Amino acid sequence: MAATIYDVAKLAKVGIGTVSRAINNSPSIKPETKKRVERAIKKLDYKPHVIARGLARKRSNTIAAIMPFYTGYFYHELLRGFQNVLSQREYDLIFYYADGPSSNQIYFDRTLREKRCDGVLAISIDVPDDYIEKYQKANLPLVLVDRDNPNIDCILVKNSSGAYNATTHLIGAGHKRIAMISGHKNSRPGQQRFEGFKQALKKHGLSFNPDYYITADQFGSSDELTKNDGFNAEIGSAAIEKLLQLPERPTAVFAAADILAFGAMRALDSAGVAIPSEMAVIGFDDIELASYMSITTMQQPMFDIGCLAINRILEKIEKKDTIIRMEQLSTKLIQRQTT
Amino acid sequence: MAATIYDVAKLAKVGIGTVSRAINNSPSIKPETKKRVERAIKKLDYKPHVIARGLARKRSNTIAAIMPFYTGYFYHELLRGFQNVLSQREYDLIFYYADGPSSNQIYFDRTLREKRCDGVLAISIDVPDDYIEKYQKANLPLVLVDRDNPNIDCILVKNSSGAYNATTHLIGAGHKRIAMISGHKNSRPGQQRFEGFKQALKKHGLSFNPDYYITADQFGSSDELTKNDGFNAEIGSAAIEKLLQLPERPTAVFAAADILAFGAMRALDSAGVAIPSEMAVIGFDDIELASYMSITTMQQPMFDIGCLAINRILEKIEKKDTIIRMEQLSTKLIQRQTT
DNA sequence: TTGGTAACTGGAAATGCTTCCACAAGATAT
DNA sequence: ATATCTTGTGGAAGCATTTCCAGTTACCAA
Repeated sequence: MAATIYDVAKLAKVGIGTVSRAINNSPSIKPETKKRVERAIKKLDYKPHVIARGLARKRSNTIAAIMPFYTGYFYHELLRGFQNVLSQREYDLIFYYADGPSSNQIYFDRTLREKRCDGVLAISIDVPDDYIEKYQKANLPLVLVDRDNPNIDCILVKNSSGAYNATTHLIGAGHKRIAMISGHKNSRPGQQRFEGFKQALKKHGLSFNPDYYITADQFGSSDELTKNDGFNAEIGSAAIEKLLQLPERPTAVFAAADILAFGAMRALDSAGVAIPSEMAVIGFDDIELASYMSITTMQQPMFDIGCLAINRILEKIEKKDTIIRMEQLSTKLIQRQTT
Repeated sequence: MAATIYDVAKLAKVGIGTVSRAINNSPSIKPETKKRVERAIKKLDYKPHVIARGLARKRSNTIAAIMPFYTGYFYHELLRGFQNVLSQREYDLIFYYADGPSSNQIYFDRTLREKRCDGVLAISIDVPDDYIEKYQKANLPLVLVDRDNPNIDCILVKNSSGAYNATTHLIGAGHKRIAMISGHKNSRPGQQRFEGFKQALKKHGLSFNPDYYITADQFGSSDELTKNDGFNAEIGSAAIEKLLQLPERPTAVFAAADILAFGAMRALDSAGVAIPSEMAVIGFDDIELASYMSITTMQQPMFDIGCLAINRILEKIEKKDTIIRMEQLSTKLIQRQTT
């Protein structure tokens, strides 16, 4: 059986309270007593039982992340960011795979009621307003990542200005007929990117042509076409096919995600349309695939977002910071071969 | 404050033991009493405090996964497998990002001593023998995924036979001069795939030419070249450059990972070598990129591996099964455009 | 000496469960 | 009517900590 605080106390000939003070470096302990306790700890190879500690402290030192697991690189970098901060703190990360609204709800309830975690990160998923309220009532810190909501802390990229810059980049290259491809219309990031797209057109005196705005909901509802909220390669391809049938083709496409851009490029290749000379393509995200395929794109600083998100939630947990804050990071244009 | 078992007991006018029996569906409780308790639970919106429960049961209902986070799809599917099983059981998944031998050790120690989890999954990392022993002594179930070790449970793909089949596929297409590209020599899966490769050559009366076996350690030691144990696109490209300089070029390449195959294809493209007519390429893993790039490959059934791994560790935790077992799954040839 | 204070220390109580033991009530056998 | 099971039930003890309160020392000033 593993040693407990009592064993340490007995060996060091002190009370259990003193052992506790030693391991939690409390200021009110004599340095030599602390030394003695530490020797006993080493001798017994004692390590505090985190669960018992959690019960006594009413804190679990655990953060829950509820997230889907779409594209690799995006989340890879995000997790690297999490771990980068977490590894120096005594916190663990519990991981819930968000598989759609109903499974999300299960996890919202679970985190709210089981008291297993001290804070929750909701990543790339929409949290319904009633749950936001529940989190607030339960006093359980919640931080949104890659989504925004005025009633709660969020950390995300400047979708609108990123899209604005992407579009401006195309306009700067001389394009006048620019299309946009996006996932489902109800995706918040998609909407925000669409806003930025329209603003850029307007700003440069180009009119918005509804035929040049293709979203996933304009197609079927097969699994292939609806997965990832319509942000997938199939939709990218389907969108291009539609655009190529237009009497007056666009000369450039802004894809609201790299994976859409990739699908678009595949369709352009099979149609024999040269990239970028006949059709320029710009993506969004900078996933691994984008660098492999040399896609020009707007990069999201996922690693930084990961660090910020964890730091923010730790602040809320440890400093009981109740201010609601939204942090927005800028995207960066990564110019490659498709524009 | 959230309701406790005492509140429920009071409302239902029963003892706390009875409430406990109700929530743990013990057989020794009268159905009508159980009903009454359940009504009280619903009324109070009571949910057991998992940490307190963990302390009392000496079980945390948590599984720790220690894993690197290389390629997206591979781990995506694995996690889907985990979650697929876990979602129907009341277990949580804690997640440790393995960032190299020293960080791995930290997490081995942590899981061993903190009693935070009931079992550990070590994924795609080597566990030193002394730690294997420690896990056994501590009676903490450990299952290896994507690695093998005779002293502990492992779940992995038949690397050797997969490589054998991949090579046989190339031989069947008429190739006589077949090269193999792999990551670092000390990678176990790499070694096993090399074995399968050699066996296939031998079986079909082809001799093994050492010039046709390129591994990551034959190149520099920059970050780019050594990342992921040498299983990366840069090594794939470098290997092809080396092979193309040979007086007698191979006509086909077996890459020990899709990402190597991808790098190889990039180098072949820039050298103007046609695929597959001048050089056939086959990969291993079937990551997302492989389907995007139409790479012929040996598919690893990652989803199944994920399910099996969780099931195995739950068996060890719940049934105290101490038998050591290795489960090996077959790979499947996915024929695409590169052979 | 004595009194007062500051610096430490011991250990009971509390955390919210599970489990076990004792016991009550009812059913069955004698 | 009595003895013996069976089935449920209440609640104390235990899980391994933290925290708080009541001491105990040691030291210094009066």
